Amino acid sequence: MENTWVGLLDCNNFFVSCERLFRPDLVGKPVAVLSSNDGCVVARSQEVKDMNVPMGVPYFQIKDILKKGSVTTFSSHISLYRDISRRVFEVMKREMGQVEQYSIDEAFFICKGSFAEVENMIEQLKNVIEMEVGIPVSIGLAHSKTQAKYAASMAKKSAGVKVLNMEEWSTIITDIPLAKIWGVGGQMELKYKANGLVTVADYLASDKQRLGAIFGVVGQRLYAELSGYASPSLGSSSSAQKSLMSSRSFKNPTENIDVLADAIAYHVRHVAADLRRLKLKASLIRVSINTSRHGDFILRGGTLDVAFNDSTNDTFKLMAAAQKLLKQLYENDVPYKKVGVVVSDLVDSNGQQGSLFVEEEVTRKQDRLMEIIDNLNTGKNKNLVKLGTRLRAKEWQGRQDSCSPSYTTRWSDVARVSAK
DNA sequence: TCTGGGGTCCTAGGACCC
DNA sequence: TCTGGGGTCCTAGGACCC
Repeated sequence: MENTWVGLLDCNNFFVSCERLFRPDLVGKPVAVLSSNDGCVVARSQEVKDMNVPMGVPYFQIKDILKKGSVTTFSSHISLYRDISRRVFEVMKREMGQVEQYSIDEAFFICKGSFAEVENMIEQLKNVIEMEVGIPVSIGLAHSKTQAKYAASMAKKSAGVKVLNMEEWSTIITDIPLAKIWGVGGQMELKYKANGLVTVADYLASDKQRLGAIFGVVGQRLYAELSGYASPSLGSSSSAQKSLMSSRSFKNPTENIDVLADAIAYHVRHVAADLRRLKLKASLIRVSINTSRHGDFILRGGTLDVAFNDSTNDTFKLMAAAQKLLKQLYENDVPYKKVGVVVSDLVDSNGQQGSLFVEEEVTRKQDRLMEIIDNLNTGKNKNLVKLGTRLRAKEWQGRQDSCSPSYTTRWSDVARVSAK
């Protein structure tokens, strides 16, 4: 077991690195990427981190600081980042075999060998990804996922790779606050502190049973992870997704139900198309309409859901259900700031058993129609068919003031390379 | 004026049943 | 008059993550 390691690969400042890929002139210069609506800072280059700009800070609060520091800012360009992400993980799979993707820019993997061997392997991996995709990465290797996360954070501060064995781990844990550990947030930190636990060493020196009694399964799992004795394994990378969501804040609040209906329609189209792309059907749809988190209407808004007898990925069915929920939720004279749609209780659309009450012929026709719509929408004319829309998009869709071109997903935006 | 979007897992407590 | 206790299932919401 000593020879089996679990690794975490983490793309450095991922969104920033994606933008720099097509703007090499920005390498070494301060760059930040903003969330949708240009609301918050969601990615920072090292130069921006060094300016003490925190993650997630509202853009308007630090606009001046960014300007003063000549920071180049981009609106989020998620389709571009997803495309680059896919390339990183393709290389990773080719090199390492099975990987468990954890987020758009991180994945776990297992590797075996002596310290020197695995160190060599991850240096290789780093080089190959940086050569082939052009995104800088950090890789940490240790004896549990939680340790590997920590190793990756050490890697980021040094050569970009870090193999953390048990010997070194046991010497550094007295200096690692629990708050720096993956999965320990502000609330848990307070709870641990209240019980006299501040560092990883404190935690590991405690009685395992007692930790379980006080902190439940979360506390027990943390012990196993920190101790490194949980045999490393990957969650099956194909493990079924549990829910799909589409939601967005509006540029300006609205009291108009037609605008809300238009936004809901947009989100339903998106989750329905996602379901079909992933070959899934949903048994539950949930609609949320929210007011601003800041202001006089915090307690208004709400969430309602409805279950289907037959799971579905049919845009019409989902749309009808969602619009009905919206009507139930809507109140006059409330300024809404955000709406969203979640589908869950997902089942495989291939193996799904039809209800006795659904005519098979009807189902087939609907599937065919959805297929035609999807083909139209993914072709040259993106989003040609917009079911349920009343074209009020401008009234709710947000600002994307400085979005980079679609270098990889739109022919017209492909970067041109010219020889001298 | 302006505060993201998309997920997972766990828990407490209510409903219901015997 | 007296008003159990234990189990399961479900849901809303909390906590955390990137």
